[in-house]
Amino acid sequence: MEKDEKLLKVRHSMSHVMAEAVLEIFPTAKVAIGPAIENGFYYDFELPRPLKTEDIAEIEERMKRIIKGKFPFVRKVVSREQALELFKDQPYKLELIKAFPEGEEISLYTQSTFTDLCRGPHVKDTSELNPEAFKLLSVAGAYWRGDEKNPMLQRIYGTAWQTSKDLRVYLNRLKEVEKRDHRKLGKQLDLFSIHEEAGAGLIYWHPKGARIRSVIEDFWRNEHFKNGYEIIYTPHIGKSWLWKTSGHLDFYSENMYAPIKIDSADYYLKPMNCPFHILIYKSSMRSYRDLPLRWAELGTVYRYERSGVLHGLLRVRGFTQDDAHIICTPDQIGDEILEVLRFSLRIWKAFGFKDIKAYLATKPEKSVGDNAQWDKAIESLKRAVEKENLEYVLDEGGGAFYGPKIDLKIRDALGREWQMTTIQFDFNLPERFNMTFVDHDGKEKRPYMVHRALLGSLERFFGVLIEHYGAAFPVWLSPVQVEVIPVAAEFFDYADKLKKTLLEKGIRVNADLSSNRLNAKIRNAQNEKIPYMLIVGEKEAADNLVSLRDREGTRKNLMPFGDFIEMIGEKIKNKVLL
RNA sequence: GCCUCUGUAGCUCAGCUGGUAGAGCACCUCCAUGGUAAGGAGGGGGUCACCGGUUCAAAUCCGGUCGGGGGCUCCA
Repeated sequence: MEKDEKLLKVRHSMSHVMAEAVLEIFPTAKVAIGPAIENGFYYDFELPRPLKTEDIAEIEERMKRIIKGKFPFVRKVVSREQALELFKDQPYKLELIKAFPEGEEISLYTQSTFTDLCRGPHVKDTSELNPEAFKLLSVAGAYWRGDEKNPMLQRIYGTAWQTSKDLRVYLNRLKEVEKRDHRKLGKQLDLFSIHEEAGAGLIYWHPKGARIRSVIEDFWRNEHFKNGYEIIYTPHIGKSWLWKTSGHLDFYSENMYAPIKIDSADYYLKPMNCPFHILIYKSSMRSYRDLPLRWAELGTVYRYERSGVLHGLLRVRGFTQDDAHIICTPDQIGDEILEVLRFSLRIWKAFGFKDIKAYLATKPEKSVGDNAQWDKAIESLKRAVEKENLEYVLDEGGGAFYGPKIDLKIRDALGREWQMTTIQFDFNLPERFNMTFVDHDGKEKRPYMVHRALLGSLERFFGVLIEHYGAAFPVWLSPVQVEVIPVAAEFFDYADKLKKTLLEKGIRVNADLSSNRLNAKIRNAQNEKIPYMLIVGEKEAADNLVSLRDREGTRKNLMPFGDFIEMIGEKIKNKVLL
C-alpha cells in the first residue's frame, strides 16, 4: 500500500527531526535508535537528566520549527572507517556499526544539522512532514536493545500522520480506548476488584462480574457437552514427583511458586492442568476404542509474573483456564483438529467476535518427537485452517519444543488484536508420563495429545469482553437484563409483580423501588448499561402493559408484557446485542 | 525487576510560591415526588499512602519505603 509506505517514511523522518530537536536542547545526548512504529515513532536517548513534561512541549516546538525549514533528507554512503570516525562520540551507533556484517552498505541521512546512521527510507524534505499532524505522547524507560542487562535509555514516543485530521482521529481513538479500559469500567460498574494488600494480580469477582462469569461458564459447559467433551475437576496442588515427571520443575520453575510443605513432602501450586489430566488418563488401561478422549476443565492455575507486567484482568498471577486435552490415535488427529477449530470459531462468534486470524507455528530448531510426527501434526493444522477458510500467518520454526500449534487472534471493536485461543500439540508429556493405548493389533502405542484453551483464561477473556463492548454487554451476558421502573410509589406493586414474573422466566431483573424520581432512575439504569428498562404507571398497570426503553434510548410504549417476555427471550436465545 | 510519572473522603478530583483540609457524586436523615438521563435541604465521613528529615509551622520542600499508571521484541 502506497499510503502505508508514505506514512512509514513520514514517521521515520519524524523520529530524526525529534532527535535533532533533542540534540539542540542536550548537545551531549547520546542517540540510540529511532524507528517508525505502528501509529508513530520513537527515539531512544541517553540524556544528562530525566525528561520533564515541559521538555516535551519544547521538543515539539523545536520540531515544528525544523519542519518549517524545508530541510532535505540527504542520503550518503560511507565506508565503515568513515562511519566509525563520524560517530566516535556516539557509543550506541558505534556498537551498531561494529555489529554490521562485513560488506554491508552503510548509509547516512542528514537533515538540517542532524546526521544519523540510517538505512532509510525518508521523505524528500521536511516540507513533506505536517507540523500539525504529529504529537509527542509519552516518555518511557527502555533498555538498550531491550535487554535488562543493558543501560536504561529514555524513550520518547510520538504519533505522526499525514493530515491533522488523521491525527485527530487517532487521538480520539486513544480517548475511546481509555474510556473502555476494563479496569475503569470494572470499578464503575462494580464488576471486579484487585486488592494489592491481599496480593497483586489476584482477581475478586463482584456479584455483577460473577453473574457474567457464571453465564459464560454455563454456556461453555453446555457447548462442551454438546461437542463431545467430558468435564473434569482436578486438584490445585501436586507433589514434586508430578512436576519432576512433567518436566515443569526443570523448564518452567521460574513461573512457579515456592512449594508448600505437607508431611515433609513438597507440594506445588499448579501452573498448568495437563499433568493432572494425564493422571486421570493413566488411571486405567485405554483401548483405541476409547479414543478420542476430550477432557475439559475450568482449571485455576497460578503463575509467577513479574510485578511490572501485571495489568488489570489481562495479566494476572492466578487465573482460570478453559483448558482441555484431546487424546487420540494418530489417524484421528486430522478430524479432531478440524473439530476443535470449528468449535472455537463457533464460540467466538457467539461472543460477538467475527474477525479472527490464525497463526500457525511449526518446528523449531530444538524439539522433541520425530519428524514424521511433526509433519503429520502440522499437516492437520494446515488442513484445518484451510478448510475453514481462515486467514493465517505461518510462523516457520515458531512452535514450542514439544509441538506445533495454532493460535487464534481476535479483533475487537476498536480494531485491536488479542491472542486468545491456542491449540497445541504435545509430543513431550505423553512420552514423559508413558501414556499408551492398546491398538487393534494388541500392541501398546503412544497416543497424540493436544492442549487447547479457547477463551484462554476467564479473567483475561472478561477483560477483553468488557473493552470490546465498552461494558454494554449483549442481553444474554448482561448482569442485569431488565430494570423495572415505576413512575410513582403507587405502582410499586405492579413493578414488583413484573419482576417476580421475569425472575420465574430466568431473566435477571431488578425493580427500582427507591424514592428517586423517574428521571434519576432512568439515568441510573442507563449508567449501569442495563439493556432494557420497563417504565410502568397507571396505563400499564391497568392492562398488563409495559413501556419499553432500551439503553440506546429507543422506546416502545404500551407494549403487552407477554410480548416483551417473548421478545427478550428471543434476544437472549439468539445472543444479539439488543 | 528496571526507568519514568503518580498516591488527598467509598468514587472522580481541587488545594498557587509551606500557615495544621475542600467540591461533585455516593452514603444517612428529613421534605418532595405520576411519565423517559440528576427534585430539595441537612448530616456523617479524611492520622492528606507510610517512615524519617528541614522548618516556629509540611498535604505542600527533601530522603527513603510501599502501592498505582505508562514503558522496557517492533532491530541504524
